[in-house]
Amino acid sequence: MIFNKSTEYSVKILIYMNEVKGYKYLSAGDISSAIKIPKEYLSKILQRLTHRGFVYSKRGKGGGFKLLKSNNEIEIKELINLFDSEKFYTKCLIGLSDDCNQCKCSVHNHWVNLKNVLVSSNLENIKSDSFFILK
Amino acid sequence: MIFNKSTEYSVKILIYMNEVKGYKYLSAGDISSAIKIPKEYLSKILQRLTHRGFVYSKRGKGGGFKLLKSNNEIEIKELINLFDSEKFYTKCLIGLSDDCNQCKCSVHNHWVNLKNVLVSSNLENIKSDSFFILK
DNA sequence: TTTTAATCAGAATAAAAAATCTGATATCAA
DNA sequence: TTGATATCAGATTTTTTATTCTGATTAAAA
Repeated sequence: MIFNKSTEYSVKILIYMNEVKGYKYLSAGDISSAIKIPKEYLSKILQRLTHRGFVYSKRGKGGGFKLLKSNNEIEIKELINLFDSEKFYTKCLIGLSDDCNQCKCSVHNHWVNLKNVLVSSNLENIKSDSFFILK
Repeated sequence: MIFNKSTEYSVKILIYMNEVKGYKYLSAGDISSAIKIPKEYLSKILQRLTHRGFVYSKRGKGGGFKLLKSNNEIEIKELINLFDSEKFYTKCLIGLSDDCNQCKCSVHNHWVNLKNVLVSSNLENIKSDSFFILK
């Protein structure tokens, strides 16, 4: 809705990985079939999460991915920066302007509030009922 | 941001048409050059706005489009229904779920509030400072 | 009656986003 | 050392969204 697919998927992936306890490594295939995201696409996202330091990857048989940070150490803002556009922070919700700060319409304040919440949230704040979410 | 281009453009078009006083008919070209939307695309949108009864169209030389309703008679909801997807009303903001109503995350309440404001707004509520917006 | 300027409808194209494929490399275990 | 199973990197393809084109019709004015 408000993010592109990559950002959206990254949230799901990280919440899922945080949820599954006691694993050594989860392969892209494991995660893919659990949360229904195309395996190849998911692999790409995991690669970037690896480079960014959120997960560790191990190649070869028995390999896969391992979370390096817990939900409360991963901010939504970081995922937006990684996968989405910088415009996210300035663009008007409705799309009337490229610089929303000067908008004064009735939805503006609501949008600013929501954005502030979102930007200062970590995954722990977001997940709430993740078993439902990930179905 | 939250709407597709067609919905976004339709808001701009209607606000602009409401703003320009004392015209008989505005052609697609007039509007296009005023608010910087590709003429052909804009024409398509005007056609649908015509079918929907928001504007009247007149063919031939000297023709163009004429607003039939004022800003406060046009609800954002109607434009969403006309140009955007039904999913708008149920989809989770972050995209975690197709049915946001069961989400309980920290942004949920903010999102529901914003959506309520948006859905019950008309163009008069939105426009505020439209000369800025339309630049 | 011919020229000009407009909408209309649908087709075609282009651009952007999402998804998939391919070949290489790494690792473990038989 | 070979086979199976992973990631990795980049290229390619598909799908969706946005834009443009084309030919037809309409209407006013020269």
